[in-house]
Amino acid sequence: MVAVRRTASSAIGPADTATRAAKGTSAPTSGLITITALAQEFDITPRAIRFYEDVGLLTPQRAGRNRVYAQRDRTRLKLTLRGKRLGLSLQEIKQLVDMYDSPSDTVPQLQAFLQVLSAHRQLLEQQREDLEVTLAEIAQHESRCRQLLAAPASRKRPRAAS
Amino acid sequence: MVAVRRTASSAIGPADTATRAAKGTSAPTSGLITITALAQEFDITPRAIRFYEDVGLLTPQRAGRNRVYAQRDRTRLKLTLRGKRLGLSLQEIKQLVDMYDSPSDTVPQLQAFLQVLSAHRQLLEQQREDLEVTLAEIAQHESRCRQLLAAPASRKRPRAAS
DNA sequence: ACATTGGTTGACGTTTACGTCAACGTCAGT
DNA sequence: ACTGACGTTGACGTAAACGTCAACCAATGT
Repeated sequence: MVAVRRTASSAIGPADTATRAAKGTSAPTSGLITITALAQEFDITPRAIRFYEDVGLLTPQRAGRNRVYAQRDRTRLKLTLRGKRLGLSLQEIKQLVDMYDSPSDTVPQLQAFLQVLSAHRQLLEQQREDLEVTLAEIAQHESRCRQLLAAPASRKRPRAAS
Repeated sequence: MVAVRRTASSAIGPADTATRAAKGTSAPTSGLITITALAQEFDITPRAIRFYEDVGLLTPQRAGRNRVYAQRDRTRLKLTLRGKRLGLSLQEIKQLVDMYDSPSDTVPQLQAFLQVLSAHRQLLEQQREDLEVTLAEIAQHESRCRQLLAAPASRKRPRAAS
């Protein structure tokens, strides 16, 4: 079963699902994995993952002392890394991700929510603009380059173009 | 918003066009401006501009001790800031920008050039992918939010409906 | 003559996002 | 009992990208 919350509530048994996961012993139905496994899965270091936890981006369960990561953490980590690729700070990412999976039902909450979303959207749209322009420029330079390379041995000559 | 102090220029000693530009005295044909002017134009601090110079992104002329910026610098600064908005490091930006206005005519140069361009392009395309996905998600959340707000006060505050 | 208004060069401080130890715990296998 | 392999918590180090002084210079308004 996927309902992990209940089982974890009891104290640290000698070997429960989480502990097995922490050892690598296969716990088929649960996606619980250790920190290094998660790190490998996303090609980052355990240190980074712990750091994301410090920031509040991840809140893994524990099997005794050891962290164990479930699907929720994987998802949040995925969002985190995507945010990073977009150049967002971890704080900004946390803002977004926290909102993503918190229900937030009060009116002021929803309004604040919309504020943040709008701000990020504007930022990202600006970024998309920049992106298109830059990609266009790069394409232009690439074609110019290839043209120069394709040209006959006009080594020091400025250009043989018509 | 800023009162531009425009002092009537009289004779200038050993000073030349650049010096005039450094003073704010208009030098009509040249777009030479001081560091603070450039800073204001791009809404950044002089410190940042000097830092970009340290990195090699800008190489302004001098009027005596003072830096004076021409169109070339403006262009490079513009590219720099765009690169920053895309999350590129100053080193990466320098790579690109340097190539942009260096003719580079030898074959190995051109090939290296293409390498760098291709790498950046892939990175930016990945970013565009991330961007689209994130924007879609944000739009989704926004509409969900608005839907909740538009709905009658169903949850938190059961109020007498008018 | 003198204060004011920019600009200049250090030099050190700060924030973000980790990297890199060190010292320790702990379970599995020999 | 001992040895790794893996995990944990500090604590400190680091690179990037500036911010923030301090001390100094130089042309200008009064």
